[in-house]
Amino acid sequence: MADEALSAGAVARRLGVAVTTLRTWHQRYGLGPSQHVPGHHRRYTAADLARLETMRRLTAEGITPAEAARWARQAPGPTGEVPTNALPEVRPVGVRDGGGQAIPVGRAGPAARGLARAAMRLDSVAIGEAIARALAADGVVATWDRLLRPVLVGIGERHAATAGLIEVEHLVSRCVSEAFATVPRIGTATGPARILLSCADEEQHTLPLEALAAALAEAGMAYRMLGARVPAAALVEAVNRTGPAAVVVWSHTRATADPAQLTVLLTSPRRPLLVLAAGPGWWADSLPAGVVRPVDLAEAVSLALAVRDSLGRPTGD
Amino acid sequence: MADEALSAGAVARRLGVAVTTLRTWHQRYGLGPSQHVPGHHRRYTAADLARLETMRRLTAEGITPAEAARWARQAPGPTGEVPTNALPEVRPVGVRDGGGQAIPVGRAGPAARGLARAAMRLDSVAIGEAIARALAADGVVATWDRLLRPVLVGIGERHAATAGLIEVEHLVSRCVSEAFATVPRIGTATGPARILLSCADEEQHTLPLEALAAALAEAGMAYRMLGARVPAAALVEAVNRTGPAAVVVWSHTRATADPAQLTVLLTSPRRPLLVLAAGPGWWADSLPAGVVRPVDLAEAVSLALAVRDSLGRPTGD
DNA sequence: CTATCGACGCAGGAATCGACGCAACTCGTA
DNA sequence: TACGAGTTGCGTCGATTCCTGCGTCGATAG
Repeated sequence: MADEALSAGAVARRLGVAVTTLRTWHQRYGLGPSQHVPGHHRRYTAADLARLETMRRLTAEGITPAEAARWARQAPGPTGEVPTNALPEVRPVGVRDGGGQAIPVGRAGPAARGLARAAMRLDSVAIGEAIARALAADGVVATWDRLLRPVLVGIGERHAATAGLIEVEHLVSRCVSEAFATVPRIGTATGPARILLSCADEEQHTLPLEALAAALAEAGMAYRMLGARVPAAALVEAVNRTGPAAVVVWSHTRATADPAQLTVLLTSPRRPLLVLAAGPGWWADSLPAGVVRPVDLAEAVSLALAVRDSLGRPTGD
Repeated sequence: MADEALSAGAVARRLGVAVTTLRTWHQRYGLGPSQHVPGHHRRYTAADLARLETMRRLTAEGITPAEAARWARQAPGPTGEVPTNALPEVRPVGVRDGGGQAIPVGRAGPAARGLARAAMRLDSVAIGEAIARALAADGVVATWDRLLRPVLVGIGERHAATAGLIEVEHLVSRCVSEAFATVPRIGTATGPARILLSCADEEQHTLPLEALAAALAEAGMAYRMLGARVPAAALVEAVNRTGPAAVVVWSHTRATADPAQLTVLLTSPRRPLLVLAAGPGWWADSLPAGVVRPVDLAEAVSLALAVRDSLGRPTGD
């Protein structure tokens, strides 16, 4: 009665993989229904489903499918945590990896590969968990540089090449946003927000700015984040209203990188100490004097922290 | 009106199916008269008829009979007629409250006014705290309806009138996003994500969808959120890849509410059980048949939960 | 006598099966 | 740096299995 045997299609839908993949997993790794007569339909029991769930989770963590299958074949359930003793990157020499419908992440490591796999499956839970794990372990900057950016770039390349994968891109972006939003905030004890984060006019990409925001939060620094598509007038208005010490303006493509919106900041009545032109959109030599262009997230963070330390209360308060 | 018990033939004629089919539905899916002594004639009450009506409608829309029966066994109404008890558009006329540089929030209460004030100050900390407080105290739905929506609408009106306040709008949006993202998630114990949330093509407003997502998370329901600007092709692709039971498509303005993107969902090979056209963009009478249009957040949430309960394995069958 | 009952069977179609192949990514090697 | 070998997810194809609506039959309720 309770043991409603699930069909292959139902299981595939539940896991987020194709039906054919289930068949492949069965015949390649022996990961199928406990008993199955060849030629007949596969009927997955709850135990079988649990095994597959383990498989899904392990691959999402970047474990080679072959290896994950070996684990899943004996692991009891999805809740049975992986024996962490074996989790460290024990990559047996000579094990080829990769292939299939995948996002290229190059040598970005198993974590990136797992994230890419979860993304292809549109598995937001696994995506969120992977990012949260990385954030907790390595911090915002490292997670961004070594996990998130490679995967996002990979999706972008593939998207540009095949004109598909838009859903994947959106889903991952959202999960990244959510993960950044939950980066533990230090209390307000760190003083007022003296740094303003904003996208350039018409600029829609906020993720890098959110990474910066999360990194600042992680470092215990308060900030104001305006978000996407901020017109120059609105930015100036915000600066005049809040008088920040530093302003970061992100531009992703040259189309949104009008230097005028930086110039007007420098001439505003409450001129910020530091103006950062962040992002690949800015054209180095057309920037007005007095604007700093950080090359990566780490530099932006350290510049921001330097500004805080240079004018706030240094240590005690 | 009278609870005349209909005979099998009468019901069959009314539904347009054969009498034997009614018998089959009874013994195969348990979809028959509420009480029936074996050997005696079947007597269908009005409620039984309604159940069968649902069954007929769903199967006529291409849904697997087994799944349709599961849904019909608990859904009372033939059409998705949810008790649309109230939609009180109480518009307080001429309540002048706080002039000058303020956001009109109407009668939304002191909490909304406080939030509006913090927003005008670009004080993200205070904004975040206010939202978090409301979420913890009243839950997602109430916070959205009585706090966030009034304030956002107020900002929008003012923005439309004065062409300013863009920074305020962005900042508040971001804070709301962050707050929703930190709504406590129940673990994955609640099963796979069977509901897909997506914006319509070219639609940029995600906040209402995020509210829905947070409400679902609060209710312990898993979901997949695709985010803004999802082209119809990408949405169909995602549906085919993950086979959700329900899809919510949000459209804020009529410009993004092309009914074709709903139609294509209904004709997709892996047609979802329920398609929700959410948001004020959709034009009621141009929606394809089989699409349900929730009037507010609460209705969308309850519909989503109904779908989950209709196909999860609750207890016994 | 008529409509319905339970049981059984059948035909059409949807879902799945097994086999095969393809494309795409990684990694070792030249 | 380029290339070939290994891995892997998934699409496709013809055959098979399973689901589902309904007709039929002898018996029975109304």
